[in-house]
Amino acid sequence: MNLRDLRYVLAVAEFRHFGKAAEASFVSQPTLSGQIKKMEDELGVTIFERSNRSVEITPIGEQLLIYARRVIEQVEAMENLAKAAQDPLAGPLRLGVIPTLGPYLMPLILLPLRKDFPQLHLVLREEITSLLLDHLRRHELDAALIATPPDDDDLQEIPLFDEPFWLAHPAKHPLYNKDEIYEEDLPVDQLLLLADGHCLTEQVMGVCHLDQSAGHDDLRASSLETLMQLVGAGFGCTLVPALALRSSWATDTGVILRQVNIANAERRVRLVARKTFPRALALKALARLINRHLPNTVRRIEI
Amino acid sequence: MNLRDLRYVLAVAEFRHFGKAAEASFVSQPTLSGQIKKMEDELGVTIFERSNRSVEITPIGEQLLIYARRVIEQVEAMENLAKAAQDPLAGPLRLGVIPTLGPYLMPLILLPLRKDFPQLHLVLREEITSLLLDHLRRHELDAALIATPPDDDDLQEIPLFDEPFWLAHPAKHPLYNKDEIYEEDLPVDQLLLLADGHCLTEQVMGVCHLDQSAGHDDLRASSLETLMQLVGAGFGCTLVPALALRSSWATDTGVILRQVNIANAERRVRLVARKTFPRALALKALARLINRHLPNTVRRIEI
DNA sequence: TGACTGCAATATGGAAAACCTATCGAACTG
DNA sequence: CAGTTCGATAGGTTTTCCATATTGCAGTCA
Repeated sequence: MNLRDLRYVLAVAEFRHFGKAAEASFVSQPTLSGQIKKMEDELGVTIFERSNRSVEITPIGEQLLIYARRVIEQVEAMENLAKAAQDPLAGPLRLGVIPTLGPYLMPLILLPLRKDFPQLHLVLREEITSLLLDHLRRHELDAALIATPPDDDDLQEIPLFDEPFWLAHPAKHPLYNKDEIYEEDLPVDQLLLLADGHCLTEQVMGVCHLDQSAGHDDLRASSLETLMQLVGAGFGCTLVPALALRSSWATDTGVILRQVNIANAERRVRLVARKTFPRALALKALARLINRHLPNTVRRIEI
Repeated sequence: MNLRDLRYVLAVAEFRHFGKAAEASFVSQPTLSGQIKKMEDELGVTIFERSNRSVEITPIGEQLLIYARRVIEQVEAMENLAKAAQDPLAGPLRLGVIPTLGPYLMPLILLPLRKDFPQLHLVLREEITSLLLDHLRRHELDAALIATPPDDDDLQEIPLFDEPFWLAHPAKHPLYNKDEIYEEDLPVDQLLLLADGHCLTEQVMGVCHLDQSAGHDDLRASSLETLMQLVGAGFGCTLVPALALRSSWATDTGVILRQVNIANAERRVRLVARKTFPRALALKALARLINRHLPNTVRRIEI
């Protein structure tokens, strides 16, 4: 059996006339006659009782028509659904973000996204890089915003921007008197860090030439917010990604935020997804939109 | 789109493996791959996200699969329905019968019919010949038992038997003393008839060489039963089809029933149907069954 | 590191199907 | 009785579908 045949049968049932049904189906009458006959032979029943001047539907034909109509109905619904989903921008996009980026980047783009691509619905998830990559590989996420190279042949990346690290130190700190901060000025022994697993932790340690194994596990914050509270309370210094900077930190907690004169004191943020992910256009649109709404504290990478 | 393609999609969804899905669908892997790809192109969406070592269903694919499953389900139900209806003996057969035959023939065959063809369900309708033929032509009946040639190129007939007419006269009647009844003995002027429209009326008039127009509309019965009551009450005589004979008439109403020695004092009963009626086997089965269960008062026509 | 394996995609040629035009045969129409 | 209508049939062409062979990629094992 064949969907085409079902449509032919419905046409004949509608017109009760092979010629008109053929015309409405955009085929010749012999073609339609042949297909109807073929289908009747396959099913082993007569659907239409036809003579030279009349076409009548048999009782069993009437019953079969009910099914045929349902089938065609379902198929059309299916095609409509596909058509509605053709736009890669339409539908939910499951996006993961690292915790040191999400709370600061997403507020910048959610409103513009709703304005420019109202049909693209982000489903957000905040987790550390390794978990995000796992979810990507398991098709539990469609894309992720991370700050390290994905390092997986199955994944692709769209570089978005380079985000400099700023130095955060307590108001009463010797560095307060320095105009410019260079690499050797970094107070490595007073460095406060996030918990392990956050890419920021490794990156800050890298900038400070600290070894992974070299302790520094006495005081670990679980979020940037906590970390800043610690700095404000005078427990030490840290490096903060530019997007996380907020003037309220200075006023509320007395933290001083400073640009630094250190090459590579930055991280590259990228959008990653499986190479096989079919909605490449959605990724591109998202990447461009993020790029357009970045503040000048970061350096955009043109797409 | 194509039902075959839908089955391919379902197979891939089940196995998450093109090779295995192809094997289960009894086609080669390239064939299946090609059809899936063709369908994805047609629908404009990706159903499977596939790499060298994994096949995953996209969210939109998952939605489409729901429809695909429903469609295949419906099609299979349709095929099952057709298969169940393949037997021409199965299902209702709408049968019309003339009133001078139905009440006497049907009791003879209904039980044997249920025994031999339990799946063949007769839907009976009793009407005069002209109405039965109209219903046949309008596909409101499938077949009819009548006693005149259908005289319609669209109809076919299966002759069943010749049914002699018997003479019915009141007990106290001059003919009582005659051993044999010949044509010239018929009491034409005392003849009682059924209403117009009954084929029996014309046939009896024919046997008696009475003109259609020649009156005889003073006393008309609406059924054979009434007619016999009239005969029993001494209003006149009539000719009765052999199957209608019942011993109770003699005992209850005092009617005398006599064979007659008249050529053509009989009617041919046949099963008629549209030439295009597809369940020819059902007709043949019914005809043979009727034939097998006739009493010896009629002359069977071997089929 | 190099042969081997597993998997989907691609290339190419052959078979089946669907389709077309032309025509037939039957029956109705003027 | 010619003309028309309608479904069925005949014969040939095109499209679609399918199979075998091959490619390309990524693991796996020796």
